[in-house]
Amino acid sequence: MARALLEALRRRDVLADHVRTIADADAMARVGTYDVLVLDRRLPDGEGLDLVAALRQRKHPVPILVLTALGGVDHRVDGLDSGADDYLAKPFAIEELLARLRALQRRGPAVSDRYLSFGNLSVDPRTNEVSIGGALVEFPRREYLVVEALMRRPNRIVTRPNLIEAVYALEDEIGSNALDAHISRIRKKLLLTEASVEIRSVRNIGYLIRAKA
Amino acid sequence: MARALLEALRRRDVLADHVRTIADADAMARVGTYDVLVLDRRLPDGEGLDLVAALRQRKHPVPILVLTALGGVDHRVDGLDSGADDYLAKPFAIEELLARLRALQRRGPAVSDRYLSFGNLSVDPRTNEVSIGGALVEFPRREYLVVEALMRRPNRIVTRPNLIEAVYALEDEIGSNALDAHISRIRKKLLLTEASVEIRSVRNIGYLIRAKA
DNA sequence: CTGCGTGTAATGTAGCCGCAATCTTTGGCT
DNA sequence: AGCCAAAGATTGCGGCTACATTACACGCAG
Repeated sequence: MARALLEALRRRDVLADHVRTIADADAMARVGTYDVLVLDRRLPDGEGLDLVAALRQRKHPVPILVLTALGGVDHRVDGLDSGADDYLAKPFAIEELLARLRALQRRGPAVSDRYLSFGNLSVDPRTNEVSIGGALVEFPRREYLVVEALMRRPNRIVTRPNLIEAVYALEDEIGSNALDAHISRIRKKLLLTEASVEIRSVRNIGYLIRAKA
Repeated sequence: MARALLEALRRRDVLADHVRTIADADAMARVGTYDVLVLDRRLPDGEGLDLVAALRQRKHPVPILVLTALGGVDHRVDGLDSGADDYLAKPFAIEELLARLRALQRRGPAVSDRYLSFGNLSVDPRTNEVSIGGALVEFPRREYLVVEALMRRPNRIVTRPNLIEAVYALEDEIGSNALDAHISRIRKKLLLTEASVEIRSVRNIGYLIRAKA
């Protein structure tokens, strides 16, 4: 069954990983960044819904589709109420599963390296390149990381701690206005290139990128 | 059918509105803040999926569950791919519908982050932005917190202690009329921007926001 | 050695916000 | 009805501080 599914997904250029146990799935969910999780209820080491509950308790945001042979209405209700986002009873048409996966992915958090575009500014996380009005603009590493972090949530505040984490990852870099300095340099570039966006500060909170006034 | 559904929802303390046409639903979605939209495919003035497509094109974020008598797999695929988040074929168990609605609502933004709207004033807790009559109005941090706290319970009294807690969180700020001063400044802005709401004081208790007399 | 990236520190600046003084409103009391 | 005290409204002032900007130094790479 898993093999058939994987094959069907592969044929449609969907990237998928497969593990057999709850423990493995848990581990994968911890490290990997997946758009959707497909879960069977009957698994070698337990009940799939327990994993759903565990993930949700940890506030794990990944959309989950539960797949099962237990088709009764009450089973479906239990499944959904445990924190799953969709529930499909076997047997099912592969096309329906794929459509439901698409629906879930559409809603899920942005894929981590999708092209980011806002105003006349765009960012390619794969190549770390920034274009403004179609023209490539050089952004050194740290400045780039700030821009990318802001572009992941245009029009929304990105907190100072978030930005620092995005730029300095693990390295504990504290006690200076380095971030402010980067912001200032980025702003200068945005001005020179006549970008249609600006970085606004939100006192005591952080920054956000938005369309220029 | 709609009547039965409404009745079932009401019995479970779910607040629901019902309209019969696509046009009405569209209008409701524009102004109202709903957690989920339940949509039939066959409607007096057209095909429900067209509304889904229209809403999605406008980037309307509301989760949509499509309900229909057309139960074939390909119909379901079409429904999901048009931008709906779930698809349920009639006949269905009311319990399953309710569970799916819960799942959809769960996935939406947390209640605390939802867009707050009342009169021609709206507040976005994610960005800490306030718009009046569609226009962005600047509210500094403390004033913003007051507005947000009031907007969370429109037409209802928010006590002075509650407001102070909302604005000053942990910091122990006592002994002045700072809160009154903020209220005053907010009122001035509401006047200047011709807001349709006003802040009324309730002697010895607190304040409330309500439609202007 | 030279140039760029980046952290640091110094300096400048804006605007929030608390304070207090003054004025207005409210509600209770006789 | 009229008065008073207390609550609330309003306003200008000023200090504080987060943020902006700039210059500079260090380090690494070519």
